[in-house]
Amino acid sequence: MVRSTSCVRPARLTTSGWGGSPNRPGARRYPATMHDPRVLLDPATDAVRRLTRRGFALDVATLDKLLSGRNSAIQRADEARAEAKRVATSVKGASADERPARVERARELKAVIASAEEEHRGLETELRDLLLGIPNLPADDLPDGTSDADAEHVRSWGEPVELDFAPLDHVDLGEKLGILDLARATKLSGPRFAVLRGRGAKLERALARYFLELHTEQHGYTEFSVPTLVTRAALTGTGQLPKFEHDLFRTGVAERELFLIPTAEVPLTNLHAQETLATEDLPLAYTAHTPCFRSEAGSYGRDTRGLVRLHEFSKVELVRFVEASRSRTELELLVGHAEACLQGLGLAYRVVKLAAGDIGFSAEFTYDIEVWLPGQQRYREIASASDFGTFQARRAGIRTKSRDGTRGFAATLNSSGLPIGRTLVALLEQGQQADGSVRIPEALVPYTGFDVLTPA
RNA sequence: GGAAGCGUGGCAGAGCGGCCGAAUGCACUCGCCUUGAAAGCGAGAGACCCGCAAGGGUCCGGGGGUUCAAAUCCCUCCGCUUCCGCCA
Repeated sequence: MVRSTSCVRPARLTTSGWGGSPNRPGARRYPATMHDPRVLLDPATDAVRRLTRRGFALDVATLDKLLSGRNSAIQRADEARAEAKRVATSVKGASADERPARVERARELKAVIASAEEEHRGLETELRDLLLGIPNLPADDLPDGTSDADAEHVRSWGEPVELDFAPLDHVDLGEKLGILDLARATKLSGPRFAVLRGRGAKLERALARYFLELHTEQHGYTEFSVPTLVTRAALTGTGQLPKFEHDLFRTGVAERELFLIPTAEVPLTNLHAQETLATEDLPLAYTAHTPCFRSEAGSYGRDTRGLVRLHEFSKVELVRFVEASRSRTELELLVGHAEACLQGLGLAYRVVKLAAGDIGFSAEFTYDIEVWLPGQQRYREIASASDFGTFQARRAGIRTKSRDGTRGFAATLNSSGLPIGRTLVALLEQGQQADGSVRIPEALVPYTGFDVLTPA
């Protein structure tokens, strides 16, 4: 039962993925589009400079060589095939004398086609591999820099809570309240996992419900329940693969390979992979609450305490499919939807524009939302809202067609809306009272059924 | 996991190895007709790749094979349906 709740009819899906051998030239297939190499090579794009801002050195010479080599191979194959076609149709009407010569010519052409196709296949694969590893071009209006310290302040909301007592961090709070059990989580699964207990577990459920209701009722999102195990093709579409396999948990049963999703962005965005969306149906706004799994390789020693950086956490995600020309306008909407979550809970936060060298592989522009944590006396990232332009749509084959027949690629955007664990951290720390209890925001009470957490 | 069947354009559904990118119906677009609509009549309309263009090429689930020539024959994989088994 796959009847979609979306207004778009699913396109026919091919059964092969990225993983297989390269397809025959011209055959319907997962596209080798990712970046458009012609756009990258166009001096007007200024790709080299823009990619340098994020520390990526674009090899223009190789790209150019592969592209022109591939194109001329395609042309040679096409020409030979065109002649072969003519010769083949002429065989039937040919006289007994002419016939052997024609058949012979057809045989020759067959070999020409085969060699041109083989060359095409090889170059196509090389080109694809090169293109798949090139990140998106950062927008010019992002600040320079490569770390979160280089981010540019955009706006703040709410007052950082000034407590007239020594604030505890969420771990001490959670344990004193009897809602958080990290030691037992370690017993079950090792480091970077968490167990929530009693009102803590209920709080997690309440937050997820609160966010989902907010987005579906107030912001126009359609809720989905999606798989949390996905294919290599799906992850290639959104850009986690092939470069960042070490960040993912991989599973395998017999020959079948599946990955645990690092975010619901992956299944939600790939819902429309290999489909053509009618522009009049855009924007599409999707949300889902899923667990997320991250290996956190390379973050040894960072945020080892508490709920901030776990191998498994739960998150509500927002994804939008929009017309390419509107992506930045839509990003403003999207970041507002994420902010509404925090505003509704009365949690102080600020919005920053990430530096060009600090945004994700697939992004061209990213806002981070940072929430105030009294326990750490600083703002910490709670959500990222990114505009991917057509980067993901090209990789995943998400096309658009307007009423007048114009075709193109969609733009995709996504934001957390929000991660449950980090929200809980902020809730505990900003809501703590001198007596060790924690106030629950009014908006959440209908979902929790209680308005305060008290030490056990 | 075992057995049988099926996979053709937005949908339904034809298709003798060459005249098949593919009949027909529905849906769609544009005209005509109409106060408006329906009906009727006429015309049009797939996707992708190479090319400035003219044009050329590819696509009948994927891949491979036979042949001068494959939607059509063969192999294989995938998916779907039904029956049985196993389970939530």
